[in-house]
Amino acid sequence: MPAGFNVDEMKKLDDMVEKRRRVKQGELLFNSGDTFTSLYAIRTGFFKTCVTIEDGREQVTGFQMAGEIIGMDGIVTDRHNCNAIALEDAEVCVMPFAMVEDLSRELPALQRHVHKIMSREIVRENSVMMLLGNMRAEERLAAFLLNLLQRLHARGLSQSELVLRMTREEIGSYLGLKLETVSRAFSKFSEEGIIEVKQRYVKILAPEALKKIFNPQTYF
Amino acid sequence: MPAGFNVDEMKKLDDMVEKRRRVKQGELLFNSGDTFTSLYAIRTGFFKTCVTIEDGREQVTGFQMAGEIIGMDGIVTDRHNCNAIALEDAEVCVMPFAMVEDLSRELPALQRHVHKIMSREIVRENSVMMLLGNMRAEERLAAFLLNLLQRLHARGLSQSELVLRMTREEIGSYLGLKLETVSRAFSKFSEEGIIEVKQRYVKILAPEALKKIFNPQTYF
DNA sequence: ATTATCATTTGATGTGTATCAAAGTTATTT
DNA sequence: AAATAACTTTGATACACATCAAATGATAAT
Repeated sequence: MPAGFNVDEMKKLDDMVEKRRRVKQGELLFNSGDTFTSLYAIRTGFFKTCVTIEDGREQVTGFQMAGEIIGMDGIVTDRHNCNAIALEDAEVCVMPFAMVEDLSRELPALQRHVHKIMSREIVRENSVMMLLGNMRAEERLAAFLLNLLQRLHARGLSQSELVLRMTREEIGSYLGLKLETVSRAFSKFSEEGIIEVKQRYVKILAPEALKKIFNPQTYF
Repeated sequence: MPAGFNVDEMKKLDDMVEKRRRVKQGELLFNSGDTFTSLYAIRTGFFKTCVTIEDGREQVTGFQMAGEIIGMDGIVTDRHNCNAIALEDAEVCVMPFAMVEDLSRELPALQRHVHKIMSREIVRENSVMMLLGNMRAEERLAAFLLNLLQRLHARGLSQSELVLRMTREEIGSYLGLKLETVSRAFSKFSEEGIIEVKQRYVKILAPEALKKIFNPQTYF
């Protein structure tokens, strides 16, 4: 949440996010088609969002962690346009969107914050489009790992190791790859001494090498 | 722009979009890195937005036509995060974002409208991710054509013919394909009698066949 | 503890699209 | 009108990733 509010304003913000909701691993926070009422601020846990088409194909559109906001896909049609599934036991703050809008009109800093969050999501999706449209498997995985590390690091965790919350298949779905290809890319990085992998645990041995794969030309 | 405003409110909205800007074909409306100040409502013309990486790779992230809003990528960092280029001579309304925010606080209907526009963009990008991650070349092209047709039809134009404003290469960049692949898919559709193509002119002979390609399972 | 289930790895082979190349077409410039 | 540049089409070949398959390793259930 943004800074720079007085006591009275903080009170209103507090009231807005009063309600909590627990979501167990594997459970849905919301489903595509559900009536949209609220945005959700993740307090703890880890989510994936995904869209599906009728023939069963699924595209993971994002992975979200503590401190991030989900649900903005629902604003345009008053119904959710993707599914949000907890990848580990999670707790979210429920923020009724009508209240967010009301309060935004009173508090320019909140208004600005909401706009930035939505804009950030648009920009993030732009880079995923670049990734899906232009990058090769190993570049995609390197970009993915670096992004996760950066976000975890911003939360005070190590920038050299992480525990993946998702399966190879889910990573593949996000990256537009099959799970076998993801597995092979992990193995390749491991053979080259760039990372150490033991199932979901990943240790980064050579972050520079990862960055070089992600962005080859800056090193030529 | 949204409906349901009184005379006084309409006046304020009018003032907000007072300034116009002409952009000639091939010119930039804004560039990645430019300071963000305004959203732009396209009055006439046709744009593409794209992101680039240092080694020259480019990803077209969208095509925008009259009535659509661009520039929301700039809100999060106060700098634009993509390029917007006119594909034909265009005119836009400049909407200083500070004014949009000010007025949004007064006019809930405008506030809601802004939120919906941003949410719509998020949802659109979700479907592009599905397209890039899961669909084959012909499905992508069918989806692309159907989407263009639907948007043109909503503007009172034919739903059975269109003139493309972009090159095969730009279509390919948007769809994560090379221009040759796009060309071959056009030729294939043409051979099958689904469309008639003469350069940028496209006539849809069998819309149902296109929908079937885009979404095979609903017809089995 | 044992079985069953699910996730991951690795190998062999197939395929859709990229790449390379050249010709044809349209638009622009002089 | 001719020349040039830009765009498009089509063919031949290459390659990255998908698919199919089987083994291994982890996790959950009985």
